[in-house]
Amino acid sequence: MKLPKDFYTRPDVVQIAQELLGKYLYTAVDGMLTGGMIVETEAYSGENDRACHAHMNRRTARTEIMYHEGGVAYVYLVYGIYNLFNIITNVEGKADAVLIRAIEPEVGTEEMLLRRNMPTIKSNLTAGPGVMSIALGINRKHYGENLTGNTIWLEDKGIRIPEAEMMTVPRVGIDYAGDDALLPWRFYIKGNKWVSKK
DNA sequence: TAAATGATGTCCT
DNA sequence: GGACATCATTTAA
Repeated sequence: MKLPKDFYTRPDVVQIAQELLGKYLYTAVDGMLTGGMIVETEAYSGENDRACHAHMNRRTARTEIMYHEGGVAYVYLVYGIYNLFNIITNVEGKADAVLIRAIEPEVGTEEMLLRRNMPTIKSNLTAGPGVMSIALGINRKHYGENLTGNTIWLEDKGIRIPEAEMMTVPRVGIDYAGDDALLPWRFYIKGNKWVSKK
């Protein structure tokens, strides 16, 4: 079942980030279906989070979409090289987002290997926000894409991650955010080989 | 095996 | 000019 729009418009971005574990992310780019189960996420909140690009109503052409109503994609270029895929949540005017950091490949693995220029499947095929976007064919053309449409979407297959397998730790790569770097807003499935390794 | 490094668009000071 | 929600490759130990 495709996740409905009202899944994304709820106010608690941290809770949504947790619930996204075990959901499935699919893309249909260039006529190729690729996707798999989400195994790692991070929450970013416009309010009270210095790690968020839109902290304190910082509004630029790049972050504009974060103020949109939940249920659209925020694709952003880091280090001039990698496209990171985020899901916008909450209502219009609230700049909350969930970064999808890793998935477990399910369909379209041949196409993912081609895009990654890899000969065989290894655990780093989709482990990490930069390489995952490459494997799924996500780029800045998908900035603002509606996640209830037919290009990028999420599905609920009824999988529930047991409490004991859901790990909660501080986010990575945001040391510049001061005390906010310590917020336990990174979530992943314990023991899953497709989680990006530290 | 660990640490340094290069690539480089967008935003900030 | 410097920093950044990264990753692959090279260099050092």
